[in-house]
Amino acid sequence: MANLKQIAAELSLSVTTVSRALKDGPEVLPSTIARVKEAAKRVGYLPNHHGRALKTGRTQTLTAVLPMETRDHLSDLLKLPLIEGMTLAARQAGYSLSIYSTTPDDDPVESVQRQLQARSADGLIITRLVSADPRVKLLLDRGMPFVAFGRTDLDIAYPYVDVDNEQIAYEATRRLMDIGCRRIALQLLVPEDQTSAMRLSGYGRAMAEAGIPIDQSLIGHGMFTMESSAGWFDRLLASSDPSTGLACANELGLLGALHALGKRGLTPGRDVHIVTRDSTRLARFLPAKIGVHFVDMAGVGRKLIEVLESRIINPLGPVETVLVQGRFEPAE
Amino acid sequence: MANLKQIAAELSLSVTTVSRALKDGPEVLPSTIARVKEAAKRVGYLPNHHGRALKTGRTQTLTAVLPMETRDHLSDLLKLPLIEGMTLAARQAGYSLSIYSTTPDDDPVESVQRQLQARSADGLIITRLVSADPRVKLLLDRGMPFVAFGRTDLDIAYPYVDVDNEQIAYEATRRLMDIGCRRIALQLLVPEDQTSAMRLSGYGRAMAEAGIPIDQSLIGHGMFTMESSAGWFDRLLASSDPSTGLACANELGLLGALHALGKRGLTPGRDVHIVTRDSTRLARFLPAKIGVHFVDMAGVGRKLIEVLESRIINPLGPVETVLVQGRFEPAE
DNA sequence: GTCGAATTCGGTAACGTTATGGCGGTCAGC
DNA sequence: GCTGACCGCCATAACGTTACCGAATTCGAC
Repeated sequence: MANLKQIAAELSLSVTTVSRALKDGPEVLPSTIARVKEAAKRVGYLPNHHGRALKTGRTQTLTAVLPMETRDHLSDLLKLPLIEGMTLAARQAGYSLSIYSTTPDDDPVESVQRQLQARSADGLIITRLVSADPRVKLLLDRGMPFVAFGRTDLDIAYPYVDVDNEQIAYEATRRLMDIGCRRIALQLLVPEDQTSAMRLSGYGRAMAEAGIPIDQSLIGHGMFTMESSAGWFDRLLASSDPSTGLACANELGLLGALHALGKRGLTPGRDVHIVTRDSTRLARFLPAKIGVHFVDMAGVGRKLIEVLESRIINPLGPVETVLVQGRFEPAE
Repeated sequence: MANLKQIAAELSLSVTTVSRALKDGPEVLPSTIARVKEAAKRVGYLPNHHGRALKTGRTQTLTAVLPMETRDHLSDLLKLPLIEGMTLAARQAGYSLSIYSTTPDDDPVESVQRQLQARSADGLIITRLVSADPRVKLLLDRGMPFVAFGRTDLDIAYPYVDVDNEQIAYEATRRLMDIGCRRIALQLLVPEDQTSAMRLSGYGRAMAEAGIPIDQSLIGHGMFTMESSAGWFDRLLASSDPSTGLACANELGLLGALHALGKRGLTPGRDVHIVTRDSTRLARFLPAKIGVHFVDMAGVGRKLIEVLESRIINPLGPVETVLVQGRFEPAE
């Protein structure tokens, strides 16, 4: 309801002066600024978002392109603290966060293109990067400020925030070795995902340091559902030389593994040692001894907004990249 | 980049005609419409959101005001499928969904007031209603289209979508009775929450039907963290006359109860029968026999958008209210 | 006393869109 | 052949904001 024109009329000022006064323009008398601000507060003035956006070209909104699992909501557990972190940080920075959900049917590149054409956001957050992700080049070419959650293997500098999956997998493997495990199983997610490559690399590094040859049968791919994790680990336990240590990909993989253990009457922390990634504290809530790499996803969300904001403010500035570490919390 | 003016210049038409042609205006020659649409497609035209919003007053965005738990992300598990359902349904209806996160420090009424003044959304989704929620009256008075997730005890008609917690608690209690339980424990969340009142009512109805007097010591309040749930249930199990059946409030309460059981070496489904609400399928992933009331939160999210949309289209139409049922899935 | 600079404000135009009134031209009806 | 209706299109204005240029006043400096 309330707009600049009303305030201007009430104070017998021009719309221009009111506009300037509200942003502490140096060309306005301090006493006038005070009068304008008082009147604005009294009538409950809030700037019209669209008028400003139309004029300045800036919208004060950020859009996060998030793939949604329509089948299995549990697999995206870590997305909730991520959303929380992003929304709160965005609000604090004066932006509103819009969530653009994509289904598995949606083409990721087309989704980004739509956002580009609609130009309704000042910046974009893209997630789940794949190898040689075409979206990175597209956004760089168009000059659209963005930040990626995750990395890709392109020879271009671009801003990203990622979890140091290599180091986490390395530490998890080392941890299991320290307890005495030698046959250590590793869960990986989608093969083409960069995350899995990183985890495999960290696992390999630890194994090489200990001089243990890698047994491909101990490495499980596609562990992104409870069922696949349970089935895979059950087969592993049934083999002639089962594993004594397991590094889980996430909470879901952990639940599957526990399921397989329970079926055979085995106890985690005694028969098999388990280390997992956890962002929701789910592992801590389970009645089982499990080592946890806690990854602060809300912090990742805040970092994403922070990097994106500095990108918007200074598009030609240095490209920021952030690598978030996990914090290990032993089983007991 | 591309706007109406460019298309108009290219085709030697007026901006008005181009605008009308793109929405199949009856005053435009069909052949002209075809020419305009072809040109629009060729240059990749997408209407400028803010220009349109400024002119029409409609923004094509919906805002969901969501409280975020900054301490304990797991307690909000069910919010993820809710967000998924809302974002996808909003996108399909031609709206974009903006998420306005509030912290426990934020005043809920002030948050809504801000949204009202900013008038950057065509409709609002409010959640976690309290008794005599002042936001309902505020939004009705201001004529802002909205829909509530949850109910309040006001004598005003307003659009809402809610889970039938009364019926779910009733069925859960009945179910436990059918198995043979008589001392049935009930978990409740925040006392002032309408959800808890409903659950208590359903529980009481089932107990009354069976002629079992209600033992207040079996009713646990404030079960919104794993720790409180575990502590409460542990004390219950330690009492001289422990409960043999438990109706959990949600996934988190379930995890706490399982924790307490595990500590005492008791087995769910044998020593104590458990029924819980579940929207994430977490209970199904646990290696324990647990009866589940599945509540389709993604469906709730879609319904919310649906109701809100019809509210926006026809603000004076009948007030829609939706009560979503749970689907019971027995332990085995 | 004059001039230039600084200070403080106002008017105008523009961002991209749509609503509105109007303007030629065609065509049927009498 | 004239009137009126209608068709297809255009020009203008407006939504609320800000950028830009200009205007009026004051003040110090020479």
